Amino acid sequence: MSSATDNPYPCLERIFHEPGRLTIMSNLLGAPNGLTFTELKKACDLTDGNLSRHLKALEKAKAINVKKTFVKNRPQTKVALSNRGRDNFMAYLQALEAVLLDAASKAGIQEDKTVSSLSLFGRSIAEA
Amino acid sequence: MSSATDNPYPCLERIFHEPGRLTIMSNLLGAPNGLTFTELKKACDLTDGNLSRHLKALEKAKAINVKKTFVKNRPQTKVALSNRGRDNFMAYLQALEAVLLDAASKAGIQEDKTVSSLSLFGRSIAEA
DNA sequence: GCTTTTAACTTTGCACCGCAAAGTACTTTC
DNA sequence: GAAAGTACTTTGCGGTGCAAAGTTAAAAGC
Repeated sequence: MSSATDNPYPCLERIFHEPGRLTIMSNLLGAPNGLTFTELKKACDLTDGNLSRHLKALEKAKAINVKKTFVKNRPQTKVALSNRGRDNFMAYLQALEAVLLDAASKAGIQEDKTVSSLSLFGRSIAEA
Repeated sequence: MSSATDNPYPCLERIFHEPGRLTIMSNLLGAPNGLTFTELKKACDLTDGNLSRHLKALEKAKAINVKKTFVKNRPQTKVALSNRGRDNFMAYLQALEAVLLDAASKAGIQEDKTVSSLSLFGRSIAEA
């Protein structure tokens, strides 16, 4: 069997592997009905320009759907995950998890065989 | 109390937030005595040029120590984590974990209250 | 002993990209 | 009707990841 667990590093898709875009995708993951530009801006703590550019990139990658309408005579951009975006992002998160577990094991942090608890990180740093 | 857990996204230090560099740091984490250029190249599956550039970046950031010697009349570059590099990288990993847990919760993946198990990801994706 | 190959890196070139600052097109308020 | 606010988009630029080419020297082949 082969999965993201053997050498997961190359699986970190560039389109998501970016702090700003990670935040955007995570927030969209929690908003099945999508979010407006302004909501996203606040939730992600990004500047207008930054958010705009990231949305363009994500839209080009077909990770999100963007709908522009007018509400009360004002433009409103509504953003939501595409199915493909959701799937790819979940795969990315899986790779991230693998990377983290790999680093943890290399750092000598032993994980319980039955439950892989990543919260071990917090402790080991405080003590080591 | 405030930690990497509230808005961990900006805590993803750029110097580490790069697949190639992540691999390098993880491998060095598991090698207390350091690794040679060639060992790293194989372990990380990077090209010569790539590895060279990443090492330069990491050295400039004082995350690693690089020692150049000659062994059997051939140049040998030995790379090891600096104390600072280790500490910073562990902090980065902590932020990564927080990001992952945030995304997991937004994705509707509930974690056990007593043990935060990230291996939930693997299952939820397979089923959802 | 001269050429070719291999080893161990480094340098170069370029295209992309994140970010801040400036710009646009309205609407609302004063 | 001027100024301020809202909701974005565009521009400029410094930085960077990557591939390809370059470098230096030892080893191998002939």
